[in-house]
Amino acid sequence: MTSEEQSTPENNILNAAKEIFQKKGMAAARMQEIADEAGINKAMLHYYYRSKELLFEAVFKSAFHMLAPQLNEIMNADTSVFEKIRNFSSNYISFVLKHPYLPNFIIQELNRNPEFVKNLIAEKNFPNISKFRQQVNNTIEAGEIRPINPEQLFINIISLNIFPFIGAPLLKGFVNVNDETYKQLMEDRKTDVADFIINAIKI
Amino acid sequence: MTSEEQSTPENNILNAAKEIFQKKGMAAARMQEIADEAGINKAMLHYYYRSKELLFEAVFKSAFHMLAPQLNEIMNADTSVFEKIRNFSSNYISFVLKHPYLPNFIIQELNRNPEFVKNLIAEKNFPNISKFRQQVNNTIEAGEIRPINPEQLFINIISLNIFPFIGAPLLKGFVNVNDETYKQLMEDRKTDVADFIINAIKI
DNA sequence: ATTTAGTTTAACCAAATGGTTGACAAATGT
DNA sequence: ACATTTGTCAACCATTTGGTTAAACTAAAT
Repeated sequence: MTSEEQSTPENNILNAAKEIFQKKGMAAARMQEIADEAGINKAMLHYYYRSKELLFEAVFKSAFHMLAPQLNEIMNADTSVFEKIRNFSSNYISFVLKHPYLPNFIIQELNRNPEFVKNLIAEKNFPNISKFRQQVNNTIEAGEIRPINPEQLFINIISLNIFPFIGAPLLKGFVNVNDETYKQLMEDRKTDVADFIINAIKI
Repeated sequence: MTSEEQSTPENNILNAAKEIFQKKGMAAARMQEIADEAGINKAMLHYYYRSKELLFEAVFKSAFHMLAPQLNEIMNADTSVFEKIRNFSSNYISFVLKHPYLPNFIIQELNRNPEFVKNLIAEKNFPNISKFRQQVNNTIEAGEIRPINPEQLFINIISLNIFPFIGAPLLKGFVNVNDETYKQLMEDRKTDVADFIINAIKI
């Protein structure tokens, strides 16, 4: 038995709200549209989640909590730097291929509302880079990888894995491929990205 | 004499609209707020740009036309692959440090409205990857860089340069640094990113 | 059967929002 | 000097939007 989510009214509403909020963003989303998506009356939204703001927060937190575990892996797993890079790239890309709107939604609303981050950081399980930093420095001292600022390496790993999804409409235009081909490029990246990064740092 | 932009009412409005649209996005931006920012009556917005939609389009195109030349450099310049990577990384990061809202704005609205890309592609000067693809393949055959899919290399270059700005709020939280320090990280990236990429591909 | 608590709906409301209008001023042309 | 066009504004309008309300329905508890 896996952790199937129940079909309570709350969940029903939350799923509909996810769909609409993630596609359109907070400002462009309409309560009526969410109600329609959920197949219920608009008043129900306010009955279960007092306001648009609170409903949005529920959606945002739920979305973020789907992504956080992926990131914790690269931060805190007990594996080598190389393994972490391979695992993260493969797992993250697989995950996002299933939830294509998620990263853009998070990034977007965080830019619109940078103080959200403060709330997130306060939560337990918020990804922390300190272990990764130490590990990278150790691996450099061991002579296994070139000297590199661990923060920059971290930013590079995240960038290479996340941006191709967020920037998909633009990149599809530049590279001049259709959706099908682009998706194949993403599949290839499950291994290509890790190879690229490891080539960049391995001595 | 450089190409200073004139202080016509149109430009005045366009600049105010840029400010508001880029910070808040199409949906959350308010015509009244743009009018206030421009120091004029709301009716003037409609006098010069018939509707919110048209004003937005003007802002979007103007924004995109600021970015396109940067990208054309990496696509079409007559320099080696290595030089292109160095020049682009340095120039692009310098540019974005001056216009921090720009990339997120473009990406965001393109995600909200993917068909925009079709219009952009139709324009002349739309960045095209074909020359870059050929050049990368030549450089591979010459034995100067490792075999790599040129599209993937292109996506990597763009990702490493753009995402750190779009994902800034999130990355600042993960890396746990203040705005000042993060900006310094971005300054460092003007050279670090190119070094990273070149290490990844150079034989 | 009646009460009670939770759930659902249609109708309604106040505020906000994009857009319009008509009057008026400032240039511009003759 | 006069007329015509162009620019500017306060007030106004229709619609949309988040949110409320009061009544009705449901199902279990008494």
